[in-house]
Amino acid sequence: MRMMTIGKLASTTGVKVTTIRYYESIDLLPEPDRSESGQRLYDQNAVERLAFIRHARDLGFSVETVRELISLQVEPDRDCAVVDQIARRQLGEVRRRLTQLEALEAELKRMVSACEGGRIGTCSVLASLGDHETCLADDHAGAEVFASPPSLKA
Amino acid sequence: MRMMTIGKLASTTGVKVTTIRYYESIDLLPEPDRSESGQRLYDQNAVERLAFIRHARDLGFSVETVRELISLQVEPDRDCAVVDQIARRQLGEVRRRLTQLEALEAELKRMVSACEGGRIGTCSVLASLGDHETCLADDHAGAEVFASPPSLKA
DNA sequence: TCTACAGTCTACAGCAACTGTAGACACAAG
DNA sequence: CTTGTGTCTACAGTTGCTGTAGACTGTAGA
Repeated sequence: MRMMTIGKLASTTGVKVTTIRYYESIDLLPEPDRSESGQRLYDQNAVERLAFIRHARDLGFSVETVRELISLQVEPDRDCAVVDQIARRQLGEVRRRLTQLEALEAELKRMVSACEGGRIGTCSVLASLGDHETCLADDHAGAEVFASPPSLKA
Repeated sequence: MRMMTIGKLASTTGVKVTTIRYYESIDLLPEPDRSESGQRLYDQNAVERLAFIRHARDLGFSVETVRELISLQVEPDRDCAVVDQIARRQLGEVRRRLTQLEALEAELKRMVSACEGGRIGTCSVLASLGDHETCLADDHAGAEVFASPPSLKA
């Protein structure tokens, strides 16, 4: 097996060079070998590990959860249930977000279709944003749909 | 109208005290009056403005977009189309995220249902995470579903 | 061989949108 | 008068990266 530079690893996996170095800095990737001049050199193992990480991140698993999944891989004799549980939790999280986003979509759709192109003074979009009757009624359910990463550390 | 402290404003609007001070620090909320001892005092205007901000944030509008919407409110004679356009862009963004989350849900569902409770060494969840054939094929479409806030600055 | 130019290195600052901390002062109830 | 909660400022920390500066390395064409 021949070694590749960080740039080659980046183009192979679709993970940016800076992100690869970041993953190394937080110990998600092990320190690779270096060439004589000090450049990082990666083998096929690194490609697979990085693909695993990227795939898990794409699925919304937090970095801490990915770390956990990796550590589990090292003990292949342990019970699979813990992995299944992590995946189920993630699925629950995704469904929760889906529900919230669907509610947002409905409200935005309503807002947009209500706009009839008048002056801002009478704009129904701004009016519905300012309508804190509907807003204060719920208990902040819509928050964090975009902003925060999934927190599935436990 | 009587004035309320920051704690009262927080409980009224469901926005945390620290977040209210943060909004003031980034000029999303104006500096309020102060009591003799220096405590912030808010009136009904502040309640409405904060409700507007929270509602817009809940709908996924970025802080910069909220700032823009507020500045538009000050000029009620301008054309409503710009507000409509912001709302439509946000709707598009929400729909894009919905599509991605639905794909994630499908994959996680598939992973979870494939798990049959064996040992980690043969766990299908970890196997499908490590499967970079399916992972490297697409062009990273699934990323940023959770992580990043909507960027609708323009 | 010289010269571009792209790639890589480290170290650190910055991003969004908050949240948490420390240490001091304010205020209301018992 | 004490106790406990609320508020103040200022600043560091959070997540998951991204961008920058300034130096070095590797490679391809003239």
